[in-house]
Amino acid sequence: MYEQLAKSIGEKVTLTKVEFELCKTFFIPKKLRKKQTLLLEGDVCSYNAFIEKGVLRSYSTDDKGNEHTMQFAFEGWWISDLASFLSGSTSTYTIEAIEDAELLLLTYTAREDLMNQLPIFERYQRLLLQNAFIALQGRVNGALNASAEEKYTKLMVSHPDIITRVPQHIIASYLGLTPETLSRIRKQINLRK
Amino acid sequence: MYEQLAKSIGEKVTLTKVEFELCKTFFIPKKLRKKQTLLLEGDVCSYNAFIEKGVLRSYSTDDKGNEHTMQFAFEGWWISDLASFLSGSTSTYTIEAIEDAELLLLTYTAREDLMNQLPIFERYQRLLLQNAFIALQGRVNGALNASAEEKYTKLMVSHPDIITRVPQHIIASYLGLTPETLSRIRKQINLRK
DNA sequence: CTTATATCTTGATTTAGATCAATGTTATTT
DNA sequence: AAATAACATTGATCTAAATCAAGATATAAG
Repeated sequence: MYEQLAKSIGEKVTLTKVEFELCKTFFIPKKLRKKQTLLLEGDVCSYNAFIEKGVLRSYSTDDKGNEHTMQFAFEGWWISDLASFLSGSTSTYTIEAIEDAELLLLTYTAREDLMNQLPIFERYQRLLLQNAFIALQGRVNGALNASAEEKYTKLMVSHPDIITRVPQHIIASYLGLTPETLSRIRKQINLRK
Repeated sequence: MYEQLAKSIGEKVTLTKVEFELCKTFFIPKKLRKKQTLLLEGDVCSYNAFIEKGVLRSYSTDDKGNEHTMQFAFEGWWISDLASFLSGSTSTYTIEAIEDAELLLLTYTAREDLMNQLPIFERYQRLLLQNAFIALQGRVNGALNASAEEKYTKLMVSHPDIITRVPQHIIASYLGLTPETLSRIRKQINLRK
């Protein structure tokens, strides 16, 4: 149950076996079926969720009822609405399982305690954030400056797993495209090769 | 010279006077004239820069020669190309002063040493990153899902300082708009009120 | 003060992608 | 195995913003 977590932490910092055992005690395991939610728009985000198995996404819904996917999370990734989680404010996102999933949840206080008892965990969190920040900068750049086709081909290269495991209309909502446009782009790409 | 830094750190964590004096020794002061650069596209980003005074921006240039502003930094903010700074890879960004500026620079090793000698500084960095990450998520959302006018009015509300201190065509490049479009939007808004 | 350079505005035209509207295709559920 | 719901494709039309092209202001420099 904690294999992915051990792997993720091990890629960033070094923990002794004892430290990792301590670490595990702060998490709450949870299973989610496809389409079930971890967070509903309007609620406060109470957890930082680590994905041991499955795929989740966070999305908001605009006034026209269109969904906008902010983030995907696969095995070994974290998902949360940090703004709501950190400030206790109401979330504008829903977090939902795209596939059946196994999660490890950290509450706000568990996270604080863990960082205080195990400073190396704070370093792990900082390193995660650094990478997430860099990745998000790339996304801003693509969102502002790339054509629909460029956005899709970039995603194919950087995250082929998203293409294979996520329904097309949800990928469209992640790229800021309509499902129709994404369908046409895929057709174009296939015709050319 | 270190007023803004003291303020920024003080807003996130608590440092003793002695600790802050230690902290100061890790930084290299530097002044920049308007239009001068801290980093040139193609070089490695050697510094994390803290702004004591002035305004900077980071931008990339595409194949058509169009500039795309990734970030602005005012007094009390940090600017860098984290991807290049952390990995030592070549940067795709130029960092340039929009106004005459006074900076405090941290090299990679100075930053590492400072975090190791003063763990509270690592916490400060993590808290900064959390906020930057949340702000960047908001920007992704706007970039993908807002109209040109919405992007501009949101920016007016959240960062009025950008509107007053940054030339319009650079704001356009930050919002992913052409200068012409931004000019017309401003005209529209003025006509309506 | 005057030339040069940077910045902003306005108009005409084009275009990428959205919207509207069906139809086709896969998955789930009963 | 039907029935239902979820997902994907295709076509026709529309529209927000880009592009192209000139001028108009403003700022800086000699």
